[in-house]
Amino acid sequence: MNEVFKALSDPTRREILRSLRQRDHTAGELAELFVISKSTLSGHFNVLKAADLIAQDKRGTTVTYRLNTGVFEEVVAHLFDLFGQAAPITTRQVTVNQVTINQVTSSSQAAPKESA
Amino acid sequence: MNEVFKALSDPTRREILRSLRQRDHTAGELAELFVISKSTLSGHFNVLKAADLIAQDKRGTTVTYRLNTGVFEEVVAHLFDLFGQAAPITTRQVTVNQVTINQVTSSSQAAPKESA
DNA sequence: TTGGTATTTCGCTAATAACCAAAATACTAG
DNA sequence: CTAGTATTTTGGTTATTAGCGAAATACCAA
Repeated sequence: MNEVFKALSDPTRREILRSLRQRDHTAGELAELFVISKSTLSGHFNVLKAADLIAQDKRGTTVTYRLNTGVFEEVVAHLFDLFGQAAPITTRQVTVNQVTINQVTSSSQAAPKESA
Repeated sequence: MNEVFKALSDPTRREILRSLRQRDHTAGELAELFVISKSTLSGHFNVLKAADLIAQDKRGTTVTYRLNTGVFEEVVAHLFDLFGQAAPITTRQVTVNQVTINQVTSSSQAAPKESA
């Protein structure tokens, strides 16, 4: 999850995700949407791939990238972990725009020193 | 919103938020939960404050920090922007664990070149 | 005013990250 | 096989950032 938040910290990478949300793009198509170099973009793709936010398909020399929406639920759940109201342990399933989010809140947390 | 994602990119800062979710803490109390120096922690507080993720109250020489849950909705909304299913413009209000989220999805997006 | 406590600021270091141009790799049509 | 295209990797630069110790600031009891 640290990789995900790290990947989301960069505005260019968020724009890449926003573009892929519309539809899959080849590396070249994405390159046309941005003013930065292709080599830099390639580096961004690697970060997003490492965070499992995107996936790639190769066909000949063409690489197509697509959004991996599956991580979305995890991110939201993690945000609940950071911001959610303290409450007794409870599980609530919520459907939002055809996406199902499993929300888990807990009143007990590990000591922060144990992480990072 | 860029400040928010940048603030969330660091694991120590996420732990700070997680601690503040339990209850407000003074700077000293937070310092006891982490192994890093107080000066570094102070720097982290500044990042979180700049992102509006936390607020502070002074009483004498003691500073108390508390979580600003108001930003949560914005972050989730922004995540929908990045990951939400493409759909016609629609507004849907969803209540999740006493938190109301206004979800806005749009089928038209600005060209990424215009941002960052 | 002094001394003590709580906290932040400052100046520095080392690591990381975004950016670039050039080189390399991968693929394919002719 | 060669030439061209699509994309990534490499090596370098510059800026940013997390961490530290020391100094400074803010506050208050004695």
